[in-house]
Amino acid sequence: MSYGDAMNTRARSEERRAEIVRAALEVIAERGYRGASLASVAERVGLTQQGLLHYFPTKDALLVAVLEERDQWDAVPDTQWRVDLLASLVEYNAMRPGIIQTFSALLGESVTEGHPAREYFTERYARVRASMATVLRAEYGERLPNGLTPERTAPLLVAVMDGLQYQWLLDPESVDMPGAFRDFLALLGET
Amino acid sequence: MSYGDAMNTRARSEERRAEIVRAALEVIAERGYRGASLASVAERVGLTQQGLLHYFPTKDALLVAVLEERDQWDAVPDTQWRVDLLASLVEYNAMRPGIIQTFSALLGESVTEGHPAREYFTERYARVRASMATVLRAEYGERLPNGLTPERTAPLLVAVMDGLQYQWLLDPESVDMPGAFRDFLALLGET
DNA sequence: TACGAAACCTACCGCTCTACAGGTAGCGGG
DNA sequence: CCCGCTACCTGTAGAGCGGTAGGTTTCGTA
Repeated sequence: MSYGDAMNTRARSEERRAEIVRAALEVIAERGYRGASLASVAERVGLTQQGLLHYFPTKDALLVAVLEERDQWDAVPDTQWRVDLLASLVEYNAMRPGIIQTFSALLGESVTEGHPAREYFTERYARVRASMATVLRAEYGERLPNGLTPERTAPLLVAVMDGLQYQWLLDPESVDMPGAFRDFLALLGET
Repeated sequence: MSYGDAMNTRARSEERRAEIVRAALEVIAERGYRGASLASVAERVGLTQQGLLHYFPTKDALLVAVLEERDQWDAVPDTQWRVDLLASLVEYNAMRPGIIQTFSALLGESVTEGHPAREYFTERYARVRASMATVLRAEYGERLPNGLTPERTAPLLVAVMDGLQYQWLLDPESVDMPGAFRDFLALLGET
C-alpha cells in the first residue's frame, strides 16, 4: 500500500458510493422514488445503470443508503437541541430546497401501500416526536398554554414543520416558512 | 326516450365515469399517481385498460377528473365555515383514511418537477389559505395571540392539518389527529 | 325496422424499467 | 511478474407502461 496516494481502493469506493447517493437525492427530489430510474441516477455520476448496480445491488438498497445518509445528517443529541435552534434549522432548510424536496416527496410516497420507506418514516416520526417532547419540556417545563403537555404539543410542532414545507415548496414566494414557524413558536411561548 | 328506465344513456355514462374516478381514488391511495396504472384502475371497474381510455382519453385526463371531484367535495362558501366546523371536518376525515391517503400521496408527488397536479395544489393552497384567513377573522377578529394576524395564522392552520395527516396515516395508533387539531385550535383561542 | 352513435373489445406498438449473466480491463499486493 | 479482486462494460431477459388502430356489439331514436 502506498500511503502517498490520494486514496486507496476502499476510500475510492466509498467516495463513489457517496457520489451515487448524492445523485440519488437529486433525482428523487425531481421525480420521487418511484419515478427515479436507476439509469438517470447512473448517468449523473457517469456510469451505466449496470455499473451503478455494482455498488447497490437493487434500487431499494440505494434507497436505504439515502435514508441512512439522512439519519446521519440530523443526529443531534436531545440535550443539545433547544427551541431557538429549531427555528435556525428551519431557516437553514429554507436555503436548501433540494433536500427538503427529496424528503417531502419520499414522505408523500411512503404513505402508499408497501412503500419501501414506510417503516422508516413511521419509526422516524415516533423518534422525532419523543425528541421534540424532550426539547419542549426542557424549554417550557409543563407551563405550556392551555395545560398542554409537551407530549401533546410535539405532534403539532412536527406537523407545522412538515406542513409548512409543502406549502413553501409549492409556492416559495407566498409562504415565509421560517417566519411562520417562528409565529408558531411564539404561540407556545405565551403562558 | 322511455322515462321509466332506471337511467338513460347519458346518466349511465356519467355513472360509469364516476365509478372510474372512485376506483382511481382508491388506486392512487394505494400506489400514488405515478404508481397507479390505468390497467389496475380499469380492472377494478371491470374494464380493460382500453375500455377505460374510452372514458378518459389519457391518464392525465383521469387525474383532472379526480381533482375536480375533490374541489366539488369541499366547496363550502367561506361564510358558512366556522372554526368548530374545521374540528368536525378533521374528525370526519379520521373516519375516511382512504381519501386522506389519496390526497396526501398526491400532495407529496406534486412537489416533484413537472407533476401534473402541481399547479392544482399550488392554486388550491393559495385559495385555502385565503379562505382560512377569512374564517379566522370571523372567529377571532384581530384578537389572536401574540399580535398574529389571520393572514399569518392561516398557513399554520393549514400546515397543522396536513402535517398531522401524514403522521396519522403512518401510525394511526400513536397519533390522535382530531385531538391534536383541537389542541392547536385551543392555542389560538388563548388571548 | 333501420341507422348511428356509444361502449366496449382485441391486437399491437414503442418505450422504459429493474435485474441478471457474463465478459474484460486495470490495479494493488504477494 | 502474476494472481485476483474491484470496477466497470455489453447484452438481454421479462415485465409493465400509456396510447393508437380498428373492429364488433348494443341500444336508443327516428
